[in-house]
Amino acid sequence: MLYLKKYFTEGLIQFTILLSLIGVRVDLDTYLSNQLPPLREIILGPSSAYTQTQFHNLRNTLDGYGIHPKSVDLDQFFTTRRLLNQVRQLDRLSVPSPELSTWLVHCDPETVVSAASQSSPSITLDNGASLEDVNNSETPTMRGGGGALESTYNPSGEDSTLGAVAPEDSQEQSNRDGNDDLTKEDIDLIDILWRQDIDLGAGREVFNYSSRQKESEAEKPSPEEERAEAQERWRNGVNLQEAQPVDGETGESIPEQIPGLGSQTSLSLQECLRLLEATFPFGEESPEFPAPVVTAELAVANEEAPSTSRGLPLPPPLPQLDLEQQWQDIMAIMELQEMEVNNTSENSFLSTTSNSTNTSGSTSESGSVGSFGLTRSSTLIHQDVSLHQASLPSCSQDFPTLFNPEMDATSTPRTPLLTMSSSNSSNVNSTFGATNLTGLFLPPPLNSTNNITCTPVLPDPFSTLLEESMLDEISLLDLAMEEGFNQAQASQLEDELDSDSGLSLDSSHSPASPSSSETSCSSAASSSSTNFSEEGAVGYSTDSESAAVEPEEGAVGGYQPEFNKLCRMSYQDPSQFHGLPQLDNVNHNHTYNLPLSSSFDEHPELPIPTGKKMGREKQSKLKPQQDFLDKQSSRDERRARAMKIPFSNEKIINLPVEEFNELLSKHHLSEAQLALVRDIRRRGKNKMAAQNCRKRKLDTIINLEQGVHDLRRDKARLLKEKMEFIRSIRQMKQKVQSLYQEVFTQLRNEEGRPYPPSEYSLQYSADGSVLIMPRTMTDQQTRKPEKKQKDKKK
DNA sequence: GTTCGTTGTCATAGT
DNA sequence: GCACTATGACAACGA
Repeated sequence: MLYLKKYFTEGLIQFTILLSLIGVRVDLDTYLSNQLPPLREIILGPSSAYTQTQFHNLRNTLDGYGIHPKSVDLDQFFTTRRLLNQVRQLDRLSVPSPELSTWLVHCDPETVVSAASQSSPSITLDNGASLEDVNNSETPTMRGGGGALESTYNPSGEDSTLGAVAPEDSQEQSNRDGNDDLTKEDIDLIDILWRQDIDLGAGREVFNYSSRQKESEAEKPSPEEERAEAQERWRNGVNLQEAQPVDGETGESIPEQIPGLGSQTSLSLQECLRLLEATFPFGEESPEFPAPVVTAELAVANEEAPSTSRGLPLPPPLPQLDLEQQWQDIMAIMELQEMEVNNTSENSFLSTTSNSTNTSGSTSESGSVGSFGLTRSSTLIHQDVSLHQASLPSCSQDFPTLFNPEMDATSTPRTPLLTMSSSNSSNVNSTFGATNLTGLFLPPPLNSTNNITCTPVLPDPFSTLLEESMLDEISLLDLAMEEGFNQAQASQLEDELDSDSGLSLDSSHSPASPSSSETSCSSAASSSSTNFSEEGAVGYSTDSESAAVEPEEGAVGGYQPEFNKLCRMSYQDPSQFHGLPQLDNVNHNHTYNLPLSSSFDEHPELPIPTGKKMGREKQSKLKPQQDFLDKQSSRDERRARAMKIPFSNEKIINLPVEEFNELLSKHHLSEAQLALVRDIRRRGKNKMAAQNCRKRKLDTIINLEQGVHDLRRDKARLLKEKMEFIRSIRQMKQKVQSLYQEVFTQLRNEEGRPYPPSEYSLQYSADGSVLIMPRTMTDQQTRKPEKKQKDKKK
């Protein structure tokens, strides 16, 4: 299989290069990425979408957040995941530019553009013309080139299954652009390639893009009918033998449609490369071609994928997957923190992508995908995006320029991301595999300015804590630098900062509980479904049987356990609780909330069927059910059931007093039953009260923590302002001193000589005038106040 | 078996 | 005085 893959890969590439060189227009890259995912997979390896481990990893990292499947946070969650995929796509830098240029080497018989003029757009693209230029260009060649760039650079259309929707619009557009010019030979050639794909064992089930293909077919007019028929044949897998002669050994179809190409296909790839390099001098240090990247990636291709590419600039799959894996790990770590920032980052992100994409106004993914080949070499738009996202946890330490917005704005057009990809891709395994990438993104603790620039994008609570700590550290450092603050004072201040609060912020989050959400949600649920919430109670229907009360009576048990769970999950404010692992175990849902079989609770007055009416089998079946009911019921429920109380506990607890008394008067109950009913009501109300009390207690604690946190931030801010003032005062003193020296040196006595500084000095009078006085007089003047002060002290 | 968090319950004070 | 709420304390329960 490996041999077949190698054979097919090289053959396909040679075939395409030769077709391009002889003038047959085959935008194979579009097929490679859009029409034929299997081809791309055969060449580049299985995509992450079809890789089980990737899938599980994705599920683990993303779903590990614990979002309930019914939670309304899913919208935000999927938005996050889509944005994450956008960011992840930015790391796929390993597609080399020579490959792009290779697909562009063809003569367009329709546009009648010279080879130079054809290559120039690609060069311009590769060189990184502004995105606006590219976007505004509407020439077919340019659009086709853009499609080639998109599809070639992005070997992972699998992201569409990972949540990031592939830029189908732009791709289809590019496909149409590329396919409209296809001749019958080209179509047959593609058909051959498809059959080869099938023959090579790529199962049709892994393709599964027929729907997209059908869509594209539906959009395409009749000229594509023939190719559609070929595709249909390919899908149905029939008439393969009839359509093409098959190699007896390998089962591959023999492309007889292109006579004379059989000998050319034996042309070595090195020769093709040489030919391409003669056309486009990659190796030269030209501003138009990113030579270091090309060489690096070629080296990578030679080192790590010799069997498949042999110097052809195919991206090495394994490092890429590693890099992607690392990205996913990082993103998993960032996941919680990112949920909050999404609202802001998404806007900026989408705005940037919408500005930077030409054909993907609706799909932001295509922006990050499609224009990446442009971004990598020129603009920083997507780099900003990646920086914005990637710098969420912190700034990079090992790559200070990589995720540094300041450096980002002032760095050279060669993006650091690309530099990382090119220069480190050769040893990407050793670099990213052995080390924890998360450490790369953790900031150095005292990396003052850069960290400050990064902190605004950090989400709470991490950002605030980090900001605060950095403020403290900065303040202490500045303190130590300032005059009047020695190291001891700085340490003293540090102690103050550390000990000013009896509460530890880190530990103070632990008692946080969504009980408020619990109560509020249950309140909402009850108020929407019950008449009793108007009573003033929170409507927290207490017991499990609340899930099944008489519907005609208002369904006191609007507090359904499932809804309760949903409420809990959805109400959790990520900005407040996310990123706090201490809260993971807060959402306990104990058994009193579990659902109960509604048959009895809806009609508790119905007597439990006795053994006389039921067979032994039914009894044996019912017994575990009753045991289960008993286990799930509260004690009061069991008591009420035992005492045959003819109404539900919810009514007992939540009915207003008047209605409750009326209910009691309707039913003639014994004293024991009345006592039990009143106890149930008392306990139920007390239970709600206890829950409310605990909720308030937690809210109070949280508010206090927040207050402490705010106070500490204010203190740090004030301290920082103080040191800034001290610094400015010192600077003013220095200025005054320098001015003093300047003025003093320019003063001359009657003889035209300068005053000796040891004997004279300048004195400032109260009216603003400056006098030069002998130091003896000034000393006497200064001694007099001292004496006066001493006298006052005495 | 112990620890810890959650929940229910009781007693009591306050409204 | 009654109904209700608030809260501390305790026990049961489950992870």
